[in-house]
Amino acid sequence: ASHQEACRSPASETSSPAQTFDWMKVKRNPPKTGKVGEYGYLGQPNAVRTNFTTKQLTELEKEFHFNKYLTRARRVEIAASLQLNETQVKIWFQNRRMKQKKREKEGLLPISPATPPG
Amino acid sequence: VMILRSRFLDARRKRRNFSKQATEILNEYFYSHLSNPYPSEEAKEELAKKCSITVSQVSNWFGNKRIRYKKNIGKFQEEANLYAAKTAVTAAHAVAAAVQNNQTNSP
DNA sequence: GCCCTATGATTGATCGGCGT
DNA sequence: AACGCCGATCAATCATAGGG
Repeated sequence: ASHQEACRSPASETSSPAQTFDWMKVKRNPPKTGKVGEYGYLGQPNAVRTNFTTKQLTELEKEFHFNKYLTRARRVEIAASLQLNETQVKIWFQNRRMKQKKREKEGLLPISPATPPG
Repeated sequence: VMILRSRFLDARRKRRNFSKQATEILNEYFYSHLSNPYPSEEAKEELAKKCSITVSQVSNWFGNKRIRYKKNIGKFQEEANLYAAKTAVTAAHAVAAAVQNNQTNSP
């Protein structure tokens, strides 16, 4: 992700900002993580964000503390014990790692060089 | 709903609106790059510095802005015109300065 | 105070790219 | 060719701030 500079229009028609660019049309495919064991149908009524229960999150968090990365075998176990599919467990760990990284990164500079409103 | 709110206790949600000045800077960038409002990591760092917020906050701001903008373009039309005009004025000032530097140099 | 909209943050899941 | 990971992003939602 760097520079693109697609158009070179100095005097572009800025009079109509209502233009629809590609990024405005981007649509994500619906999650394929729909509950499969409902009506034999695959993701239509449930095709949306899964809400993890506190219990599931607690277990995942516990496991994460133990291992930042999962082995195939461990993933299968966790998924089964938490009633989630392997993909969801995999993705959760992926997101969790990113979250961890983000926190470490920010929890390293917040040392406000100056306390403006405080 | 009743699924408990673990996030409930997250004080992190104690958000503070950004300063008017910061929002001004972010919007100026957004509307002047409306064809591709995806600032690079470097640009984000620069914006973060100018706005006195973190890079993550800049990312959040653009993420929210893009989604909300495209979900209801009409609602932002006014704002878009406002910043487009502002950009035009800035450009005009630049031109004016150039002109002045080129002719008003000998009163 | 209450209601409704604006807005920053969180997060399950997707997209594209890369390495194995 | 297939799979996992990363980094960025999407999209829906949460909870609060702000205006009326």
